Amino acid sequence: MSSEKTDTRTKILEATRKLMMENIGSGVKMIDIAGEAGVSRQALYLHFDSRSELLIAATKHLDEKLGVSERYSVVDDTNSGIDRLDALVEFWGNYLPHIHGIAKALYSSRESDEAAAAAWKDRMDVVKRECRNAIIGLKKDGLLRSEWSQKDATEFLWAMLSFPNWELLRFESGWSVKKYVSRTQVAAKQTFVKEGC
Amino acid sequence: MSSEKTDTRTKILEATRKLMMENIGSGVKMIDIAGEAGVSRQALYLHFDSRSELLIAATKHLDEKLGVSERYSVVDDTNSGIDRLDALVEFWGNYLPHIHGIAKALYSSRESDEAAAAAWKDRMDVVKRECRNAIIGLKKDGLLRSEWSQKDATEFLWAMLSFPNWELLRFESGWSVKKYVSRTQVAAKQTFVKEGC
DNA sequence: GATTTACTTTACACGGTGTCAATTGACACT
DNA sequence: AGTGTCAATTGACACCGTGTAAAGTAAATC
Repeated sequence: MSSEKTDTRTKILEATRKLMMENIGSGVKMIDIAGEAGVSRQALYLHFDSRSELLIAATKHLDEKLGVSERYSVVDDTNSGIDRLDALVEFWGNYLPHIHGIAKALYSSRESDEAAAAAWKDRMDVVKRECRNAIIGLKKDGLLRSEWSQKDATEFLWAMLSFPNWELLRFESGWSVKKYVSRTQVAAKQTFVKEGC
Repeated sequence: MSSEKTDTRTKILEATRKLMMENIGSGVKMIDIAGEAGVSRQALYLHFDSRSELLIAATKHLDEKLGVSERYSVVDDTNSGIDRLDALVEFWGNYLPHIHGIAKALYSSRESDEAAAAAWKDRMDVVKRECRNAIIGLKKDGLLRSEWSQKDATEFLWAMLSFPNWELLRFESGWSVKKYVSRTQVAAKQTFVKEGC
């Protein structure tokens, strides 16, 4: 049982990640991935049933590589609702660039592929849960604005943090990651947090 | 010069609109459109160079049919910045359902097609301009929060009103149009408008 | 030495877009 | 009637990318 984690499957996943990040998800073909991995196109189908299966596997692989759960602890280690909200936005804003390409590919495939749609939904549900936790934190502190129900606030925050929204600000409007984080933090607080007089 | 506006081109555009709205943009093929228009698939290419050309033309055609510019006057007829912001959100929230299918198709094609991307950008620039006007209105009234520059506020508002954002709230979270409008109005005002003590 | 495992090579089916050439039918002009 | 032309039809085909299938090869394992 050697530490041979450079097996073909891993090489394919790495190639997928690399190409997806370089080309920001769009137009990456199976044959390109095979080429990058130094393997035949058919070998891809020995390891993954379909393009979207590969995409999904690559997403998981990337998460593991990045150590998402550890990174996420900064959000869970907060004390107040406001801190949690800030930490969530900061985590998310800094995390998205690392998964941009592969996320975009998954997001696009979603339309035409049920498996991709399900995988995307899974990921987004995780984010939504964290939005809910942040809003619950605010509510516990008595700081959630009276205009917002917990549910509505969760869903609206979730939309604010959505992938297309981030992409729009980041690339159409040319915002830096730092700017995205700080502006979104400000907006989220202004929207959801009660204002002291 | 009879009022024969039921020429083939128009029939094709109408068929496109109908199918796109029914199937919410995805999976509508050229052959389906041809069938719906009662015309051969090849006839489509006599009138439009490509699928995305057809999409773009259908978008314009739909705008004319809906009389967008007239409908929009309600926004321009406002006096205060806040009213303008509210009116913009309301207009947009009620307008999007009418163009949902065709907008989605255009939005999706955007990834792989330059012409579609340009057409989409055109439309979005119009929205952005209106966001800018609303923010300028606020600023003139001295009500734009000091945390926001005019540019940043414009871009963030634009993102709040983006198509994917609307789609997310409307269909993933199941919000009604009315709810989308009222919640977005609230959020936009809380985010951008100075709060009286 | 035989079998198994992982991968390669070649070939092909399928679906959807876009192209091309030959044909038809209706209308207009003289 | 004859000619031209315009709009649309028919049928065939090329191109691309995904996914399938079958036969072959080379190294590892028993």
